[in-house]
Amino acid sequence: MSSSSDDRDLEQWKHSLAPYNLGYKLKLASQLMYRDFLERLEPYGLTPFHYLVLCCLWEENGLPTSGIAERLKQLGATLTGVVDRMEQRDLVYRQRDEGDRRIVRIWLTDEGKKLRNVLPSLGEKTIVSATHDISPAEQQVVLQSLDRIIANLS
Amino acid sequence: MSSSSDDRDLEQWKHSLAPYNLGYKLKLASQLMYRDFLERLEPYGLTPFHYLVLCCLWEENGLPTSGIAERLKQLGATLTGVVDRMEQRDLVYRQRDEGDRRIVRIWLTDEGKKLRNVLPSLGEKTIVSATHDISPAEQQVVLQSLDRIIANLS
DNA sequence: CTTAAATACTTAATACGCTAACTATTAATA
DNA sequence: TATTAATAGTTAGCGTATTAAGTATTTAAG
Repeated sequence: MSSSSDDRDLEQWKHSLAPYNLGYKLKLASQLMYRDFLERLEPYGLTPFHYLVLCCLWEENGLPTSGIAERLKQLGATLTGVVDRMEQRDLVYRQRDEGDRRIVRIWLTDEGKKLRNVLPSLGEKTIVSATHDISPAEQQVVLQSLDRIIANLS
Repeated sequence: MSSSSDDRDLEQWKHSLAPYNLGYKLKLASQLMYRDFLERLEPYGLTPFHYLVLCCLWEENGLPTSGIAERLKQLGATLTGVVDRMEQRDLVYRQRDEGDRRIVRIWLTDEGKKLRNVLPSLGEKTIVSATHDISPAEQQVVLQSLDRIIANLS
């Protein structure tokens, strides 16, 4: 018995339909890693986004808000809220730049600095549980392909 | 000149630090595909999430809310809001199941049905602009790896 | 048959993420 | 130098996401 017209339509567009298409799989994989990491961060009262901002500041403390936004390719408006909550959580504090008073620089508190010894290994656990059955060669392909997707859409 | 202790630390954890680690790249790639697709959907007043729900209903009209949530691996609470807005947008309507009145079934309107001829090719454009310089073999590795990540964290 | 447990969904509160509009400050230019 | 444009950040409104609590309805157990 040959397939119906509907079946052929489905086959033709299958790679662009959820839950088979790249966009959905990317979203879901990202979401599941978010959930896993969020759970691991729970004892610290942090979110994965806090971790991203901390990574930027561990590399260069005192970045302007716009510098963090640029490194993470996030919008300034998003950073405002995240930094608000990180400030309440006593991970960072804001300070206006003396030379150019439009700029607000973000500085790590002692607690923010100390977390560098703890959080990266937690993040590592999420990565390992997600990828333990994927070969290093395949992981390389995935990371390189993600870089290309990011470059193509940036 | 040999590298400092800080440099070695950075090297050791680089793959777990943003913006180098898998979680961040996955998030960013997913986010950029979301932005691209959202822009293409703008003339229709739809969001990428609406598209995901429509894909489920094109395959099986009249699914219960929980059925959509299960297929997309989203939480029921999220679906409530999305279906609310899709109902206002006249893409779908709700109807209580007669046999089991706890269940709310979601049905496509005529407009929701017609969009099947339009939206998949739009989604395809986002995928192509994201992946045009990635070989089919590499794309296969990416899709399979994403399936593994999803399975590992589900 | 009645009570307790399970199921399906909604609501509420909080955290991203987007666009657009707004304030403050600095730079550019006539 | 007075005006205008550009830059840095915040605010507001809405659409995902997550958790936790709440309402119906159905099933299971005593």
